[in-house]
Order: sequence, then C-alpha cells, then structure tokens
Amino acid sequence: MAKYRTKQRDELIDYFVGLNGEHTTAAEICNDLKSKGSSIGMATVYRQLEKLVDEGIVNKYFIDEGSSACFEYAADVTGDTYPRCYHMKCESCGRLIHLDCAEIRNLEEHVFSEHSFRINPLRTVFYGLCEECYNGIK
Amino acid sequence: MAKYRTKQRDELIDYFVGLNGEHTTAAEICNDLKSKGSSIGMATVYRQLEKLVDEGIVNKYFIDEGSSACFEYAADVTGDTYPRCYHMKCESCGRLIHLDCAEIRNLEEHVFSEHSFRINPLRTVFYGLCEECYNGIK
DNA sequence: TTGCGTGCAAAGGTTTTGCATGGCA
DNA sequence: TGCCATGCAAAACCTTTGCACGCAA
Repeated sequence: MAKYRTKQRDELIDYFVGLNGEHTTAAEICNDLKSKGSSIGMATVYRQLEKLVDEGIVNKYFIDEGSSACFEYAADVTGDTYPRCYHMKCESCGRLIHLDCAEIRNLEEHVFSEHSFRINPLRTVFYGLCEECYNGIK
Repeated sequence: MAKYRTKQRDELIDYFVGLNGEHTTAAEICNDLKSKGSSIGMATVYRQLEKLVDEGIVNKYFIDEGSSACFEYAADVTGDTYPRCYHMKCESCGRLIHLDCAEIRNLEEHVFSEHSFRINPLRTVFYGLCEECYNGIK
C-alpha cells in the first residue's frame, strides 16, 4: 500500500475531499489538477488510485464498458464515512444517481439468507431509466 | 436494426442457441467460429452483436473493467417486456448466477415509486461473493 | 542511503471506424 | 440495381508496464 507520503498523493486526496462525495474519473482528475497548476502524470494517478482503493479511502465503480472507471471519496470532511450507497445509472442520459434506502438493505439480507449470496454495494450498479428520460420520448 | 439476413448473422445466432444460456465474449465467438471453419471478422461480430442486443435477442452485460463484455442468448424473453431474471456475479470465482425472486420485484416497484427510477434487469448485475467463496479462504 | 514513487513513453487489450468489396432483396 | 453488410487494417480508448530519475524516510 502506501509507504511514502508524497506531494502527488496529498494533492489527489485534497482533490477528492473537494468533490464532496461526487464521482470522477482518472482523466478528469488529471485534467483538473493540470489546470490548477499541479500536474500529475496519468500513470501516477492510476497507481495512487489503486492504493487509495486498497486502503478504503476511495471507492471504485465500473460503470460502462469502453468508458473510464469512476472513483469517489469514501469519507466526508469530518472523517465519517458516507452511507454505503448504491448507484443507479441512467442508460439514456448517462446520469449516475446515488441510492440509499432501507428496502435495499432488506434485499441484501434476503439475498444473503435465502440465496446465499453476499452483495457488494461498492460494485453493484442498477441500470435503467431516470424519471426525466422515461417521461421523455424514450 | 437488421435489414438483411446474412450468413454471418445466422451463424452468430446458431452459436448463441448452442450455448444453452451460457455467456460468452466477442473474442470467444470469433475464435470458436473460426475453429469451426466459418470465420467472421471481429468488426462484424461487434456490429451484429449490437444489432442483436437492440433487437432483444441477445443480452449484454458489463462484467469487469479491462476484460471484454459478456453476451448471452435471451431465449426466454419472447413476449415479455422484461425477463424476470437478474444476474449475480461472484467477484472471487467469477461464477454468474441467475436470480429470480419476489423480493427483487418489490425492490423494483419501490425504486420506481419512491425513487423515480425504472430498473432494467437486463443490464443490472449484482456483484458480491457466492456461498463457496465467502465460506472459503477468501 | 535505501527503495518506493514519479514521469514519460510504449505496450496491452477491447472496441470502433474508414473504405472498398461483396451479397441480400 | 440499390443499399446494407462484411472484412481488413488502422484508429481510438482506457489502462498497465518498463525504465531511469527523483524524493521521502
């Protein structure tokens, strides 16, 4: 994992803190940091992200094939972790929506006790249509 | 969508029928068909798969990042708008397990009425650990 | 000083695209 | 015949890796 504390690592964590829980991608991180004057190489971003994910500081999501992976800060400014929430991805407009409710916890328990499968909320993404998109033409 | 019925399209559909519901990848299709004597170009496989997915004949799943997309014959979807079957993917052994129960339909309804999101079971995959894997070393 | 972290460029794999040719209707 | 489908190669895309150098401890 992380043995050294480097300038790049600090900048990366600061960047995630500034996102307030929003998700981002490796390329976005690289661009944003470059435009702020502090440039990080792509390879470093990926290597540090891997460490941050291993340490539980950042969550990684696989959204679509062919598009880049999503990363999101796993703790808020006060140090408390965000509620373990799921993601819903609109197949039409591409929006990524957070979902946290008791119903899903029930489903988790049901699937575990009745189907012997332990769901990982960090990886699971619900695909479908958001309100605006199924109210629209589609 | 599909306007012409071509030799390659028929071979592709036959291949899916022969899989008996198992999933496969674009590269696998290409290799298997080549070794059977009937060769299809990679580009054609991808282009036909896109059409078959649009027509609802084949389902496409995003499984892992960096690996190829999974495709599976949608034999049971005749008539119904949405099939009743979800997928659970074990992150450890890679097994793809079918899941069909009332609890998920409840969740579907809840998410639709309370969170205004219409879940698409065709695309949604639950990630986690299967019984054998969380009972094992991992 | 030790050895991990960084940066660049190149390589890796999957999917898409351009363009000429071939084949269905 | 008209037009879509195919095939090849090249391009596009995200991510990983090799290697030399820099920097934290």
